[in-house]
Amino acid sequence: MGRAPCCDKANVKRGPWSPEEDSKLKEYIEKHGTGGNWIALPQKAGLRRCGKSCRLRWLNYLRPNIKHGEFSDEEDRIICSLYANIGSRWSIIAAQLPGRTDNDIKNYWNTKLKRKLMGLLPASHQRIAPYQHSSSQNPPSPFSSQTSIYRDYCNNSPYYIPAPTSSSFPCLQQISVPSSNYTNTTSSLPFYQNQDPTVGVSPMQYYPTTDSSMLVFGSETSCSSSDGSCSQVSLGREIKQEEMGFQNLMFGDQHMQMNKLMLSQGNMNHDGGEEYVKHWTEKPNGCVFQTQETALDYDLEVIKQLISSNSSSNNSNNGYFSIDENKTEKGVYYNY
DNA sequence: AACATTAGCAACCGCGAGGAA
DNA sequence: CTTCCTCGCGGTTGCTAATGT
Repeated sequence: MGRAPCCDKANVKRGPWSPEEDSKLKEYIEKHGTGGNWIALPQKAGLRRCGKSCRLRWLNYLRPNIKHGEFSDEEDRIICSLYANIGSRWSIIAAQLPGRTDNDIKNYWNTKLKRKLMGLLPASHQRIAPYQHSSSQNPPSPFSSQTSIYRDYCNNSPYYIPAPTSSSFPCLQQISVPSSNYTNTTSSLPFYQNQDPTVGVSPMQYYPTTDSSMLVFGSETSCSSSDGSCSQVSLGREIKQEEMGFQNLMFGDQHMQMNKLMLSQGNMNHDGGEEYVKHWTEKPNGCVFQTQETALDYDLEVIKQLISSNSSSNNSNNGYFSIDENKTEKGVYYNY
């Protein structure tokens, strides 16, 4: 027995939306909102459409601030970086690109960017194969004293942020957050916020979790996911994007995180951080920036392997990391 | 000019998660 | 506790336009 259809397929219109339907839907939502019920919406709006179809049309096309057209180099870079880090989590990637929807990004990736990366990038942009390690070996910890080089999150996209540890991030200041906003957190754990007004990215906030090895980070950016919810990966049940406006990513163990974060930084090996340290320079404020301005933020080899592994196995587990979605915490934990 | 192929993108589908009843 | 309903996500499909032969 198959799944029950979400609507009566015989009585709903399918296919491309007409301008009349668009304006009906837009008008209705602008006037009444979605009412939290997409299924009932088409009938109320006088549309012979499936609720899911209405939702998709609104989120991908009609809702305000949708950006269409060419992707910028910066957007390419962000997409590639995130794809190398988290795979085809389009909604998460979309959350970092205001105005873009996950569908848009997915299409762009599948039709253009992937091809561009696989075939057109000059050799100078291709990096050495990424660091890999077996489970029996500990990866070099970027948090250790010998590798005190960090990506300058201040000048780069938020997804490259390592967990703030002690004095590593002077531009992070501890902030107070009403504990009632969060579940599963303890009041003794600090919250951090980027206080550097010169940074280009949205203010970042860090949230502790009950597990001290976990770090949650998010940015207060406009909502860009196709679902408009910005809550694809959220910390706790009480964090509703409508209230918080955050997108959150929860990474697991710091070693893994920094290894992934440092993917693009040269030849990472098991014996230390020498290789991947060389392109990074510490700024006076304690932050670190990449010295090769032309360098991309992703490792082409990583992406190529992702692409090929995805096409063969249809599985985003690429050998560098696996995603363990721990449902009890309602967060996504990225683990080695 | 006609047909075939490819690219781009909007829309659909089915599944899993979560909340309400 | 179970069932049902809805939402959101990622993968896939299918239509149209552009390009190639």
